[in-house]
Amino acid sequence: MNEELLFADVILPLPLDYHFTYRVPVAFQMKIRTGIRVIVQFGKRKFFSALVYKLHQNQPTGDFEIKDIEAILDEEPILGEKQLQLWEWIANYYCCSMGEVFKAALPSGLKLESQTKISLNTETNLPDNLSEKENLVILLLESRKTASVQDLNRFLGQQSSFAILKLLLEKNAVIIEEQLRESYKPRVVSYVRLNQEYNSEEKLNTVLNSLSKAKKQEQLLKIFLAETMFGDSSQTEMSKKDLLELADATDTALKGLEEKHILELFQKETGRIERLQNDDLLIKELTLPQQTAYDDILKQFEIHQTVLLNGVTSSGKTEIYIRLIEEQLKLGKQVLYLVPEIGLTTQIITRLKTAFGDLAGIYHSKFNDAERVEIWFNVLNEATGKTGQQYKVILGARSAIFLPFKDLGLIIVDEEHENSYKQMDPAPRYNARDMAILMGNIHGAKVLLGSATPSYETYFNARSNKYGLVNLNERFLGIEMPELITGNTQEAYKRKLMRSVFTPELYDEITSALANKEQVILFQNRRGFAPFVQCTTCGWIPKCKYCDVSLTYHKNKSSLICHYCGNTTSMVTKCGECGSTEIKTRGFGTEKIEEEIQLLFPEARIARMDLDTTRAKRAYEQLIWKFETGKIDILVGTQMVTKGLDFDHVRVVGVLNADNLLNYPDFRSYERSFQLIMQVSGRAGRKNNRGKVVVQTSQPNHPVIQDVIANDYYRLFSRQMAERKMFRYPPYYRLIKIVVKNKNKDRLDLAAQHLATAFKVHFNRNVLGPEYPVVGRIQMWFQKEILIKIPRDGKIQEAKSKIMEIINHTKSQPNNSNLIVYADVDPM
DNA sequence: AGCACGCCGACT
DNA sequence: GTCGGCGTGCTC
Repeated sequence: MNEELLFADVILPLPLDYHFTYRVPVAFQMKIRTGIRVIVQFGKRKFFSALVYKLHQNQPTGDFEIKDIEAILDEEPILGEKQLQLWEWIANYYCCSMGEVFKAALPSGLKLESQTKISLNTETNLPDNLSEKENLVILLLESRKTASVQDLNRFLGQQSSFAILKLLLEKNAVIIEEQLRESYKPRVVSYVRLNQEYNSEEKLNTVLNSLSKAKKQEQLLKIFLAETMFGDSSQTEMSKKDLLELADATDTALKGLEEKHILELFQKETGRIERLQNDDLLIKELTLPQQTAYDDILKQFEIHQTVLLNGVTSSGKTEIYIRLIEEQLKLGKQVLYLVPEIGLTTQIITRLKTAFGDLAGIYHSKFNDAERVEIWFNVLNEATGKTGQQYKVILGARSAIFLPFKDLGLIIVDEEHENSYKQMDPAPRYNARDMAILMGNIHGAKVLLGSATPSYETYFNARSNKYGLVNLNERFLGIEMPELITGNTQEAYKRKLMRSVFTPELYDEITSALANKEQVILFQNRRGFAPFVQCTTCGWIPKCKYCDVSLTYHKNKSSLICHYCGNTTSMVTKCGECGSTEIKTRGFGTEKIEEEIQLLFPEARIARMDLDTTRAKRAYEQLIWKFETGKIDILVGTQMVTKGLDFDHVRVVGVLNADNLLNYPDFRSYERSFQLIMQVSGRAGRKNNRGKVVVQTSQPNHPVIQDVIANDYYRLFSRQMAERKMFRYPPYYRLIKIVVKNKNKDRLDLAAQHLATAFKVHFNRNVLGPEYPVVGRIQMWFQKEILIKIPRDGKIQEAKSKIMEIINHTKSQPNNSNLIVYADVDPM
């Protein structure tokens, strides 16, 4: 091999479809590997950390200068072959660049872009052979600890300081560090273990006898032994802190034992993520229905890679997952446990930690970066076989699919129907549930999808035997399914029976629940006080300046807020058209309901759970805790109250307005309405008292409402399937949504029309639109959508290339440079 | 995505 | 006369 000639194709964190090739300087040729990060110059002045994608010796041809790789950031690859395989697949399937996947996949601490932090190397003395400029840099760093490349550029008054930086690096005077690794110091904890020499009972007895004079030491050792090998746990070590606490001993006693070489102290790295003790790991016994389902799942896994566990709410799916995870851990495999963003509640985390202790890690986009990088390396090192405490089970939201797993045995996707598995914006617009199934293929792992109300795509696949199907229809501890009734709002209005926003049916249920000291959950899919306000004289409605939506009235802030861009103005007192002061609120949101209940039930303790009340850091947990411990009688909330909370004392659930769910203009609106109402209903029901759900609607005879009342998932499913087949929607067809945005309405209209016309040449009647979405303008950007239905005939790749070709062609047209066009594959 | 380059209007 | 607006093209 000619050592002089080595090139690296790298992935840059940019939405560019092409590869960029850099020369690998001889000095780096031994170190460079696929999957490590390097620093490269891109364009005239920008530096990026890029990922080495492919190494080869083919000199690129073309009229451009091939730049050198500037620096190498990692000694070991930060991900494996399987991750790159996933990235390629995502870029291809979801029509985006590898760079965009790169951006989404790595925690921000691992992608520095030009944010590289430079600081003085404090571990060595300053070399004395520094040039003037180098000394200047040192001076700067001494005065401010860290600087970025841009800081250096500014300070030295030159375009690129990289050459100087390189020299300083070679002289060991500075460290460029991902800010993070530098600031990240592993937490160490002192542990105690028995000296190897005393590994037999006989020897231990001798030792214990010899300690008869040192009472404290004897006591300490006895406790240690009871907690480890002689206790029922198989541990051989325990933390110093725990031991001293348990034995009520001091450092001196332990030191004595250490000096006699009976016990040994050692340091152990530990995660900084909060965790429970390993002492009482708890795997609960499965109930009979759970056990049957568990056995069934194992049986199905023999023939299917993917299995759907269709289990009603409160059937204890989590316990089944835990057993399956345990099984995988015994085989030495890794497990990924995906939950929807909002489902990552303390309840699940605690349960997993009680079952698996330190083996379980949590990965979540809202964790701070140090924690995310810590988990990343933890999973990675486990894969490369380094020592240290390792997570075998990762509980995470959708981005956890990107972690550098090497040997996954099982992927669980809980609440698989949740749309937060789909990333909407920015690219890659991937669905983590679907990617989990793909990962199952890559890793040879089993995939378990769990839901009480599966998405129709999944259920269709299960019915058609593509996935295994396991049903679990019994609720935990024999709790009955709640009884569902409707409250007819239209009739109640007519007969003047409405009590504020409550039908007599719901009002009576709340009254009786409160009388019996039972809890109530009220669900309304709108936050704020009123979705809009209106002038009673001329009908004027205040709208957002930047978006095409009415402004929502928030009473306790006394303001009008746009729920799309957040723009806030104070509440109007005078009509903007006619000057009248007769402004009325219209419709109702959670805030208004909260106020109305307080008036109707002044004794009740009421709380509201929506985006506005859970913004503070631990507000969500606190609300849940207050509700669980009975400090709240009535909880009013949006979607949030429908997710994964297992409350024990809820007797009544009220859906305040099912109409606005049903009337949403989307082919999935019935499926969603059913799911949503079923999810909230699942919150109702306690051990000895059957729960009750009141669904308020103006159309109680609506077929979907009837299916909800009958709790007939399948009836609605099969009717919807017939419709979807007829109108060529998923799961029979694939959808690709083309979104076009521009600040200029006329240009947008023109471009969207052009696009649609071009698409129609290839896909003719399978092209819908262009049309304005529900909100046609957000933050001054007008947008239109085109929907393309693609038959499932295996020619999807061809169709996508055609679509991307048309998009790229349209973008390259004159005057279209600031047009945004993207494809959303499998939109939700 | 950024960012430099280049070509036309209202300003110290 | 120039500053700065956006529209266009390029990045190994």
